[in-house]
Amino acid sequence: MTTAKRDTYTPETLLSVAVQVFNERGYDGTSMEHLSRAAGISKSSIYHHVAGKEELLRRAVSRALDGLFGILDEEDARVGRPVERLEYVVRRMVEVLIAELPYVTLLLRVRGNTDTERWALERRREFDHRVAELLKAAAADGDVREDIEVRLVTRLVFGMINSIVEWYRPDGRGMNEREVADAVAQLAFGGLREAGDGRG
Amino acid sequence: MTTAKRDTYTPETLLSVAVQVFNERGYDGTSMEHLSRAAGISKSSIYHHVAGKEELLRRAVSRALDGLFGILDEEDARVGRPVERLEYVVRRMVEVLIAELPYVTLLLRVRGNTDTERWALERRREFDHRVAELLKAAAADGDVREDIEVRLVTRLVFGMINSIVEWYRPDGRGMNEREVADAVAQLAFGGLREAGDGRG
DNA sequence: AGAGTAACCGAACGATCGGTCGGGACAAGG
DNA sequence: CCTTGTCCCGACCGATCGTTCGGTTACTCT
Repeated sequence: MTTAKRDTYTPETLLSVAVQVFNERGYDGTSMEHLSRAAGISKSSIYHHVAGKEELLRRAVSRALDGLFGILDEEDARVGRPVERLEYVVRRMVEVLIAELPYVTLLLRVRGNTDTERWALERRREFDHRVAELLKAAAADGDVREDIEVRLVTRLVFGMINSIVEWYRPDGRGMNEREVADAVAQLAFGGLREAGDGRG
Repeated sequence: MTTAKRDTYTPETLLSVAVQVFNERGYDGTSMEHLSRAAGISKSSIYHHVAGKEELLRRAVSRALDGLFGILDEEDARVGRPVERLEYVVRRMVEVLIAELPYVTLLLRVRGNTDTERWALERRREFDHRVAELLKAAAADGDVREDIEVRLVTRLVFGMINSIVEWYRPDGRGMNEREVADAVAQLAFGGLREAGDGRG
């Protein structure tokens, strides 16, 4: 087995440390000195594994974007009634978001100060647009309410899903991915008010 | 009238410029040089009006927090059935969020690197807690669904509301505060699926 | 006109930024 | 043994960070 070499960093293991610090302090608020302390190696040693700070960001957001766009390639997201494809995508978004939590967290916080950040924002908009089209198709079928604008609904549902990165923490006794996905889908499609009760 | 003096900066007018730049580049990503260029005065002149960068942040998040906590003091948020008080608070949150958009935007992006940021995070948690108690009371009355955990629902609804800062832009022909508030309330309480149609 | 002061400026401060460089420690292969 | 290449280090680079300071401009008041 060739993988059992030295106990040292790879670009991937270093990335996992860096992303964690990025999420705690913010990308701009994180210095290479902070990263070196968190990783336990010197600042200059980091440059042995990656080209620089921005490459770490690029690797992180790429991983997040690959996970999200991968959803759209899955069969249940491509065939069937739009409303059911939509619900599948929503559930899978929650699952991917939790599975790749730190990477997606970082993706959702980029502001657009560098080329890498602007590229990430562009890809995000592209993904949002793909899901919005799905919602529009479901509305055309009459399967989702049309009294609220499609773009607005898309943004609000995305807001609900994306907010997961602000509070979900995978600490054993908490809820798992599936449970969160169920709750999000139920709330998004079914609403908050007690079913059959009406407006008190 | 003593207010018509010179055409110059006050701490308030300087703040409005600073908050805009903070939101574009992120607080950590904004230098005093950036602020001076945006304000059209020299870097050192800024210190004539405010003590420093962090005071600008503190003034901004204070304004946002005052707006939000003010909602809880309004009569419709204090008396009546919890579910109706909750819906009122949700609508008012949207309105305040839009009325004080740049300030609330900045508040929602604070990470906790400085004392000011940690104080802002603490106040935010306090506000969230107050609204969560309202939701809990509504659930006790049987007015909102109880199959989803109260804490989880609170967070998801907050996520939906707070996401407004990510896309709402007050450009004349867009929707106004009331319309957005209606959409949020309808989606949060009524759900996405077509009413009376069920899950076909 | 002259005094007082609010508003502003350029230059510079020490500290820290992201990144570079030459070299040392260490394991693998001969 | 010695070479080779990976991994890491301290020292240092120019640039930029938030902030300070001495001094100038421009307006108000008497």
